[in-house]
Amino acid sequence: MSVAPDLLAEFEARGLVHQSTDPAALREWLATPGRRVYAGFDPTADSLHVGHLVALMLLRRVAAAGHEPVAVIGGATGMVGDPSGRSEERNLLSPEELAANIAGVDRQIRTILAAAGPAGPLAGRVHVVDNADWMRDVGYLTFLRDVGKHVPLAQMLGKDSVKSRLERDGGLSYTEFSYMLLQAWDFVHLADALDCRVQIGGSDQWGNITAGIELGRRLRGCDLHGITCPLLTKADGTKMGKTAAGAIWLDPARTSPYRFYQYWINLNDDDAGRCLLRLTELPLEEIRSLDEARAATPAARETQKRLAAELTRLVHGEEGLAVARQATDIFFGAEITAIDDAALTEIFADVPSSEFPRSALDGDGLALVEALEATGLAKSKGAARRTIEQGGGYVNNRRVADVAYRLTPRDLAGAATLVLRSGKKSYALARFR
RNA sequence: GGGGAGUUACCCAAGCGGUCAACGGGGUCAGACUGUAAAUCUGAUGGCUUUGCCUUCGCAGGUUCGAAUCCUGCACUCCCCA
Repeated sequence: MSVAPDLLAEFEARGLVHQSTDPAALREWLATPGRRVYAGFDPTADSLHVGHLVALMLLRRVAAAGHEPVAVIGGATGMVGDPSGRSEERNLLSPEELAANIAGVDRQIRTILAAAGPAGPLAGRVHVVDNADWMRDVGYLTFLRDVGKHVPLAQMLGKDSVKSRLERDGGLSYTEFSYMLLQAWDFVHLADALDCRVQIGGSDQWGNITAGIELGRRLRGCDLHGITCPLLTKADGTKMGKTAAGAIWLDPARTSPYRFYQYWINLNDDDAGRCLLRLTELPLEEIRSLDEARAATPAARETQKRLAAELTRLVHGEEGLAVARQATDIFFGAEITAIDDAALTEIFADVPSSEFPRSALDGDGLALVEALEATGLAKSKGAARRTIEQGGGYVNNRRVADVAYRLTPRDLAGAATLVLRSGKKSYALARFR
């Protein structure tokens, strides 16, 4: 019988282990290929965000090591709300919202897990399941007798997620308090149904994971294992994937591929190095050489570029990466010529656009000053004038120094669109119909 | 109830009869520098049909050739005494 690559060692080498149950037992169980390992995703929104990437990548690594990843979507647990890592009670989601969220999350998980890793196509070896499927029809009384009876209250009260909330003013509801029982039962169910004996998750999941392990021992006398990985934070202490403008989502409709790409490009050196290790599948030697390159020529930003490329390709595919790169060229000054409107619209997805009648370009054309004001790039025509005088006015990324400049059909970058810019990074799309 | 101080552009704040669209600081915007970071430096910062015009200095009147600046009334804010 073949022996699977040492997954645990891989995790450790990449700084992905925060806590784990007995490493020796874990290693032994994982030595046989084809083991099933699970991670859960609660459908709190219709898209996952950057914070979920660690767990998704963990599952891919599981697959790459010859095992079978199991992604559990929390259709049932999402009904209740996980108190872990939360300072306040969650609002309940309506069943409709939840259904939409599950659909969105399911699609993303499948896309990312199905994509070929170093192990090749994973079709047939990836399990995506919804815990509502086994939870929905369990009656409350049954649950209390079969599950609740085997969980000592002292154990539940001892969990950080509960303790920290009880010490706060808001406390927590019975509903959220019960959350860990549901997740614990998931683990036991998966052990029964799929012989899945390892659960992985973020460090805030340790309490929920051990609750499952404990339940498995009491109920089945079986050995379950758990691994948590450190929460990914940035050097400034903020959570990875959060920006002033909100979370970085995986859904291109929420966060354009360009902005997704830029998020990684803009990381500082240390954060980028850590992400390379934890979020990509680049071989360790390659990461080491990028570390050296970064130390030698930090300005080249090779780490950030590589990181952004890897992750954008994973989440948005080759096309998404191509668009993001094209958008990057454009946003950093490349003059815009002969590009079709569809591409422009896609590249400038995050940028405000204004409509003008096509006839505005005829004759003398439209004063640039007016266009800048109308698109909101300048608060008044005076401000627009000032911007141009100071060298901050651009049409299709070409600097316009003439305050009296008028836009005519010559200035269209696409069939009916042109790109206005004020200063370094404020863009607006002007469409003429 | 009595006495005093104040209300200026996004914020703070100077100005106390003409040279005031109004000093200075913060913020913001633009430029340079730079690693798409931070810091730094420079310029701009009421509106417009911009060598000029129009509207702003709590609100409403008044004095004056001329008011943010003087007078009257009103509103609001703060401080001290009761």
